[in-house]
Amino acid sequence: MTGEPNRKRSETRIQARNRQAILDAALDVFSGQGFRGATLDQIAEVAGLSKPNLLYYFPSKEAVHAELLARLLDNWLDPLRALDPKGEPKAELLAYVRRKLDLSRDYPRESRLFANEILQGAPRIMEALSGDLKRLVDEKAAIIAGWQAEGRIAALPPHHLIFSIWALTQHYADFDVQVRAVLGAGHDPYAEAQAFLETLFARLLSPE
Amino acid sequence: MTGEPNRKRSETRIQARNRQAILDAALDVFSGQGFRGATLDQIAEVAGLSKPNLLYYFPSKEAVHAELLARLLDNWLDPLRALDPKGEPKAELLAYVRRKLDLSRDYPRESRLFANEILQGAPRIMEALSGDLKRLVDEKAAIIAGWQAEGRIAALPPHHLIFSIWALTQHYADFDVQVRAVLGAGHDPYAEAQAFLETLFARLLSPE
DNA sequence: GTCTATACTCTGATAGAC
DNA sequence: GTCTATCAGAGTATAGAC
Repeated sequence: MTGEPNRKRSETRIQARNRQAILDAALDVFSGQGFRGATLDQIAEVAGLSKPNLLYYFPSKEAVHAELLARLLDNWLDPLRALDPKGEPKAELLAYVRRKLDLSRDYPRESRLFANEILQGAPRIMEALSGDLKRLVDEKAAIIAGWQAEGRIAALPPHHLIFSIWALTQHYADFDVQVRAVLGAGHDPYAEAQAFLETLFARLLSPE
Repeated sequence: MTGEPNRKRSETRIQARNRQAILDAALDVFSGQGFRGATLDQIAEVAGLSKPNLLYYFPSKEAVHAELLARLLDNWLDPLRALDPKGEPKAELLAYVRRKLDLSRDYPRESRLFANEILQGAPRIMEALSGDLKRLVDEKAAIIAGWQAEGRIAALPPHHLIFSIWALTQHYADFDVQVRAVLGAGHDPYAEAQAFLETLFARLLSPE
């Protein structure tokens, strides 16, 4: 049993490095081609390994994909978790928008991997959506509703307000090629988006 | 040459019906699985034909997909084209939002087909994006900028304003499973979205 | 731990009978 | 025009040498 690479203990530095290289390469390929569109050959080549060697570290293509999704879900909701009920409502929500847009800018591959999964009906993460995700959103929506009841921000359906933040920020990662094609050269989509979205939500949330 | 099914002339009713059944089935499968994820077997089964028979009507899998994309692009921009420079600015833009959301509700498969294509880098439609689409958006953005210069709607970067309409309306088609998972039962996402987006853009566009 | 060789399955496409 | 049979290639995964 010694030398089994999937053991969490006793992982050499090389093994950890290779596993990371595989996951990084797989993120590249899966996010660009979808699960079925990606091949182990492509992933192995990007990772700089042979295909059998890749399969020494992960038992199957599915396993690589599952590992990526698990890590993604683990981090993806942090910005929403950080929404603080004790903070100033508008500032809290604007900070959330900003953190979410930063994620799109800094981790566009993760965003596209997630989008691919949802587009295809979320077969592998449906449970997480209607479980952890729904619970978290319901909780934060209640906080927003509380702020609205106090008249501190505009009254808008909290769930859809959260959807709008997701849609607007993720659009810049998921539809990046379209955004750039339409804007043409000489633009910095994320910088412009940041200014635009800040204005948008500032206007939207101001109580009458 | 007689009987060649791809000829536009001399297409029997059965041929037209089969071609349509194939395209409809292909839309189902491509939009749900992506290009690589879809198989001709699946498409043929949904269409109620054998695989070789499908390939009698279309020369290849690629050809079916290309035909779908061509039809899609042809119709997808109609709502934006309808934006009338002579109309009342806010009403025109709200009508655009509504038409676009109607498209998401009535043609979600088309929306997901398009999203799949963009997500994967738009290899087959990049030309259309930076050509026809960019031209149309630039033209309409100029109209919006004109309205803003006259102080009739709020001053916001027109291109990003258009992106925000796309992002918000398409989200309800492309991320449908997530929206429903988070909302839970007893909701009508599109009806709620329509009210929400109308409020959102009404507030956003009002001149100070 | 990593490689070469290969087994086996799936899938796009074709041939040819009817 | 439609079907059965089949080919050729790609792709996942395994065996086994080193």
